[in-house]
Amino acid sequence: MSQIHGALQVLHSRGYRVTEPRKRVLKVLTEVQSPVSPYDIQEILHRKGEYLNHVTIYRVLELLCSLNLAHKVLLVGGFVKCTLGEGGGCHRFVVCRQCGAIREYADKALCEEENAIAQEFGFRAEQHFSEFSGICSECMASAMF
Amino acid sequence: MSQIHGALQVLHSRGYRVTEPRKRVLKVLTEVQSPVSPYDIQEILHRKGEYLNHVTIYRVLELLCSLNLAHKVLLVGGFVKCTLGEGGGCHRFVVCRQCGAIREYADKALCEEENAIAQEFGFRAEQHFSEFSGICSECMASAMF
DNA sequence: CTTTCTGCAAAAGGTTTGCAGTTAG
DNA sequence: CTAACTGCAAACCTTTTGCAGAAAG
Repeated sequence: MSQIHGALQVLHSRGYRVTEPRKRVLKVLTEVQSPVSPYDIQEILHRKGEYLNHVTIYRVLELLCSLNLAHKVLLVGGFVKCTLGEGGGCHRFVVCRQCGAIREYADKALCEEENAIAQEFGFRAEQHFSEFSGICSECMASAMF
Repeated sequence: MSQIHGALQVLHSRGYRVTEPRKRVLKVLTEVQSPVSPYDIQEILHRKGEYLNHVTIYRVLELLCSLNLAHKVLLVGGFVKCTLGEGGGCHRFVVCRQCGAIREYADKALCEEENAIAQEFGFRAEQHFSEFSGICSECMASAMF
C-alpha cells in the first residue's frame, strides 16, 4: 500500500478522486513489474477474487498515463507503473524479449542529442519515445544450457 | 515505379514472388510519405479504383517489415516505407504530431550509448525503437498566425 | 506444373461510447 | 448533496485463421 501512496497523493492533489478501482489498478501495476494489458490486469484481479469492468481499467490507465503515473510500453503494448520522478529527461525503457522484465530510465544527454538531430530535419522535438528490446542477465544465463 | 524497383528486387532475390498486391502496397507507401494503417492503404487504393482485401494488405506489410523494406511506427500505429539502407545502426523516426510528416534516420553513436545503458542494467540490447514526436517546420510556421 | 500467394468468410481480440446507477468528498 | 466515477450493454475497429481458388515463376 505504501508503494502506491505517492500516486494516490498525486491523484488527490490534481483533483481526482481516490477510488477503489484506481487503487486496485495501481496495486497490480506495482506488483507485476512487467507490462500488462488491461485484460491482464482484469485477470490478475480475478485470481485475487476481485473484479473490475474492463472499461473501468481502460479509463483508469488512461488517467494514470495522462498524469505520468504509468506509461504505455509501445513495443509490447502493455502498461507499467512509472518508477521515476519528474525531470531529467524523457522516460525510456529496456524490455527483455524473453521474460518481459523491464527497466525504466531517463537520460538528459540522449534527449539533447535527439533534439539536435530533430532540429537538423527542421523539427522541434517535444516527446521522445525510446524503447529497446534485448535480453536480461537472468534469461541470458538460463539460455546457456 | 522506379521508386519501388529496389524493393521488388529484394523480394525477388529472397525468393518471394513479385505480385500485384505487393507492388500496389509498396507504391502507396512511397506515395504517401506518412504512416498509414492497413485500412488507410485499402482506402487509398479504393480511391484509385483498385482493390485489395485487407487480409492481403496485412500479410504484405508483415512481409515487407520482416525484410526491413517497411517499418511499423509504434507512436502512431502506421506503416512507412523504409527510406534507409542497411548498416549504420537502428532506424529511428521523427514524427510531426500535427501533419504526420515523418523522417527516418540512423545514428550509430546513439545505438552505442543505449547499448551501454542497457549493459548497466544487465541487459544485452538487440533492437532499438526510438521515435520522437514533435512539430515540423511547416506546421510551426503555419501555427504562428 | 507446382508452390506460393490472394480473397473470402468468419472468428477472435481489443477499444470506445452512451447512459443509468453508485460513490467520494 | 452533487459532481465525478463505475458498470453494463453494445457498437466498433483491428487483427488473425483456415481454406479454396488464382497466379507467379
